Amino acid sequence: MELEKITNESESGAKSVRKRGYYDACGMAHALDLVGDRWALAIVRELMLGPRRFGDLRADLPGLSANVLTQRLGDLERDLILVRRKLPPPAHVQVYELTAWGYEAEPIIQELGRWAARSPGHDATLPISGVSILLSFRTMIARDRVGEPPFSVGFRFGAEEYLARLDAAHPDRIVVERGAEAEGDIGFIGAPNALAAFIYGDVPEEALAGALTVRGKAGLVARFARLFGLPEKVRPKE
Amino acid sequence: MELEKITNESESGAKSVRKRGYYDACGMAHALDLVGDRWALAIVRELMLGPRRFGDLRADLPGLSANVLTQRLGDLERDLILVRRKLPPPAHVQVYELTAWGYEAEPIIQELGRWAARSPGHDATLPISGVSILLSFRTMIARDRVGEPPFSVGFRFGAEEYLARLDAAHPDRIVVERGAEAEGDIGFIGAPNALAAFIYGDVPEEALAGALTVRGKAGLVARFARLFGLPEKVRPKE
DNA sequence: CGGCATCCGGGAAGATACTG
DNA sequence: CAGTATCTTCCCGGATGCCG
Repeated sequence: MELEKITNESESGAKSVRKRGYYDACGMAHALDLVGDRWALAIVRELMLGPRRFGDLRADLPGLSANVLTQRLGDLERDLILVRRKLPPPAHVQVYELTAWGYEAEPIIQELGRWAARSPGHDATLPISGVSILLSFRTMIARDRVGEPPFSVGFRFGAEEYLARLDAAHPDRIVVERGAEAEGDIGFIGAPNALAAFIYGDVPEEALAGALTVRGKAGLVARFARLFGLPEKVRPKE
Repeated sequence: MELEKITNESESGAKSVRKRGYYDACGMAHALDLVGDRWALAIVRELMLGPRRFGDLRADLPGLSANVLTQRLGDLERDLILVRRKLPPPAHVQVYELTAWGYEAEPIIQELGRWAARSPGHDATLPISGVSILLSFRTMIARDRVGEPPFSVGFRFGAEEYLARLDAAHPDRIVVERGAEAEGDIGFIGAPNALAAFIYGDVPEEALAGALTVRGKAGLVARFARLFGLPEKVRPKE
């Protein structure tokens, strides 16, 4: 939410006015004051796997215009959810990075996703970003089925690379970092949507030829794919 | 989100257009299409402890105007998050009630609240509804400290009554139902804000005389109050 | 190109008044 | 009490342009 101060010079004093806040002590209401504006939570989502640049965010959030992105980044920075950082030379580009508290918003995103996956209106064939599909793995993984031994999975979506490590001994069962796709015991290269179709839509690998390349032992690929599933949809006449 | 169809009679055909959706397969994005509109999630929150009437919702959501409430209720009904029900005669008043899936949204509200409670901008002295404070108990309870034996706590906020049962053996540790305040082993009667000050603000009972009446054994009241606490705030220079 | 300001059109939210 | 109608305000999204 805005919560910006507006100087009101009708007299002598500058009166400050809060705009469109919920003005409610309920924690949920305050959360919406912080990330309830359109696109705000989607921006946090895109930063959830590490810092990114202005242009990266624009590219993965189609429909979000530059001026709104600028405004949201400013609001989120003011509210301590993210910080602007300048990478050291020679890169010296500006990136946006969640604060420790910003990263703590992941359960919000997970619960929203878990709940909405049951909606009859949820269409898994729509466009999806690389970060989103990886976060969905962290949400939807069957934690009790990870099994032994640990293994790693590489992902490459265009120029974006990730490496996920699956380990039944780790509390989250799955840890994702940027880069090092090639180090994975298995690997997926292609569009995030094709990966979603393969993992969640049970579309066979052959049907995705061209859109998705799968690398590594077939047994391990199958073991990975079996870890994920979508919940039952709500029936329209309940 | 709206997602309403708009007939566009510029020619002969009626073209339908979706408005302001995220158009994203990410579950979180779809969740925001469902409950991302202003006030939508707050309405769901107010229904989380059972069905309520139009006027009840208005009363507990100050700032929400009637036309917006009408629109949100319509959207939420269309999306199967709630249903309109007519109570049987002689009451035969209309109430709004969450569907089973609607009730499943509680973890979303809990995670939002848990996260926002750490915000430096969170002001627990703002107005709060009875439902909100009871939901906050369900969110913030220290589950490993409920202890034995089970007991029950009554609440009365004006004409609104609730009974909460605390039982270490129950998976949620705390179950809330409407009515029967007097059945509680202990009871709180007064404004939700005064209760919040007592439980979360550690304001002593005496300082709240007039705003909050506490009934029952002091030991049990203390045992109840010790179950709750707010998380550490984020420090502005992190 | 990245970041940000500005103008503008459309549409959602807010306030108020009105009706059954 | 439960909504509907109307008017206003302002947020969102697109386009353009400035500056580093």
